[in-house]
Amino acid sequence: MPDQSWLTPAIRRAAIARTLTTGEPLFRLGDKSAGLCEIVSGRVRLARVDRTGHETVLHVAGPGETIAEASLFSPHYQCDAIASTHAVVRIYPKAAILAAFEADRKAAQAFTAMLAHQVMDLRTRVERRNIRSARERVRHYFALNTGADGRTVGLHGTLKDLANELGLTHEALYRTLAVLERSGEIRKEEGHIVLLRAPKI
Amino acid sequence: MPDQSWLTPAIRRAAIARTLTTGEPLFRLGDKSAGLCEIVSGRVRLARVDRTGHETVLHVAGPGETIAEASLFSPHYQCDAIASTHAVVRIYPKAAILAAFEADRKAAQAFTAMLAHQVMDLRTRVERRNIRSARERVRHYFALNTGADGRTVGLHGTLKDLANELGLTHEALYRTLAVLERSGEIRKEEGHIVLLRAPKI
DNA sequence: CGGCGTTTTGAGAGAGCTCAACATCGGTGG
DNA sequence: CCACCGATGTTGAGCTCTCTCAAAACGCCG
Repeated sequence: MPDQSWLTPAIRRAAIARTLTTGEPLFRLGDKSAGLCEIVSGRVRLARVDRTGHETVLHVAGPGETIAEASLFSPHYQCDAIASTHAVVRIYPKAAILAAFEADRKAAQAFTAMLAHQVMDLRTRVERRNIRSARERVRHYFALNTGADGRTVGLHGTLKDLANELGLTHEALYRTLAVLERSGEIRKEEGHIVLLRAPKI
Repeated sequence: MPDQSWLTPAIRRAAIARTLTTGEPLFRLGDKSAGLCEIVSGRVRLARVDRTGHETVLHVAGPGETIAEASLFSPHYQCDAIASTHAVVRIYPKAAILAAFEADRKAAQAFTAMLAHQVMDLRTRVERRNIRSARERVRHYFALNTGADGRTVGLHGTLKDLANELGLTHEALYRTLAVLERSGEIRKEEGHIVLLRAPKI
């Protein structure tokens, strides 16, 4: 889904595939930054370890996500990246990316635009998490994820995935959807949900 | 706090100050994008209105934040921006920014780097919100916001602001801090908090 | 058919929210 | 100088909603 027009053929050609076993580090805090990384499969967590040895997770990245974008402009990685599952990643070397951006203004601009969109998307997620009520949180998601008709919400992945995205347990999500469906606000269909009418607040 | 080295003198000179009264729109979905915007004081909310007339808030921006970064690369704004309070903003015209980035590669790179850092910061906030327990959420924040000594957490703004940032009510935060202090894990001092020892899980 | 993951419903407990009261502090104006 | 006001900080008590744990139905695939 994210715009990948910044990923020029030259960068793609320079990509390095790497396989990680569970627990294997991709890079460590302070390592010389090799470039940014796209998760192909599995999960990779970004974390920091404080002086007491406790690990604090910054983010868990899944398939399709890119991590360590900031390392393009920094000589070292700013946190640890460790495979949480068996994982396959593609590393796009810093030199290749910076050279491509130097040569192709449009690509560099597309990269910046992609980051700007991600910022907006993430701000929206944070805003959604500010909503306490499960029902309102689900409505917030639906309202912002309708297709062109403004009434259909596509479901990519399972409902468990959606529950995770919304910060709810899957049980809570099932119950909420059941309530909304019983009240006639939505209808569940194969692979998508149809918004039937405005909520009665 | 955010790196503003992308804000070159030329861009600064081109800035347009604007004052908004509560409820006044800064821009609307579909408007021709004038440029990006920095909030000087007050609050501006970004929102979309669906066909039923219901407004869905994407983000509430406060002093120091910039909004509409994505509009630099799009001919139109992608949502509404409306003052939630009396507000003062600075608009940096798109043309001035793009010209500055064209002339000064370093500035363009600094802008991209700033966005990359914001992405990481926002991902971390989302990750924090995945933690249900108030105590663990507070610990997560502390662990990632210590100063150079690794034991001091500066408090910018009020505790209510912090509670909001953490997605807790201020009462819940007060209680949690009180518990942590009683257990000897932290000490509250003027304008900052000192981490005394590792949590006993 | 059997096993695994998703979906679904039930019952109970606990954590945080809500409402309420009060203390504290800084500013403002009479 | 003091009374007043608003915002922050603090603690209490009760309640609601979601989480947790459990169990079962369902669908898919080998």
